[in-house]
Amino acid sequence: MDFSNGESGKGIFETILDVVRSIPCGHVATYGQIAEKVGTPNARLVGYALSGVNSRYDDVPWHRVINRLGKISVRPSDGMYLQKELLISEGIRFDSEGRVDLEKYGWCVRL
DNA sequence: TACGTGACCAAGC
DNA sequence: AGCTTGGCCACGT
Repeated sequence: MDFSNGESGKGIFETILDVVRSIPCGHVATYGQIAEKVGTPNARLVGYALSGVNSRYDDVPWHRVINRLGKISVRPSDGMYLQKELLISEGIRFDSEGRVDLEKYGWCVRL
C-alpha cells in the first residue's frame, strides 16, 4: 500500500483512521457510524481501512470498532481475542454471545 | 486499465 | 437476530 498521501491529499484511509482515533475511552462505534462521521464511504471501506491499521498503525483504537450487531468482526486469526481483552479493559462487557451493549457503550448514539 | 478482494449494511425469507 | 443476495468504494496485482 502506498500511504504517501502527504498533507496535500489525505486519503480516505487516514480520514477513517482519524475518526477511529476520536472514539472516546470506554465506548465503541459501529462501522456505519464511522462511515457517517467520515461522511463518504460505505461501511465497507471502514473495515478495509482498519484491516491495514491492524498491522500498520498502533495509535488507532481499532478494537473499539465493531459491526452493527455489536459484535466483533475480526477473525480469531486477526486478533479478535486481543480486541475482546482490550474492550474489557475499557470497562465494556460482553454477553454470552460475545456481543456488546450498543445501547450503553455505543459511541454517542444514545440520546 | 480492468478484475478481484474485503474486519460491512440493508432488505427479503 | 438467523441466513442469503446485492451494492457500494478503495486498494493490490
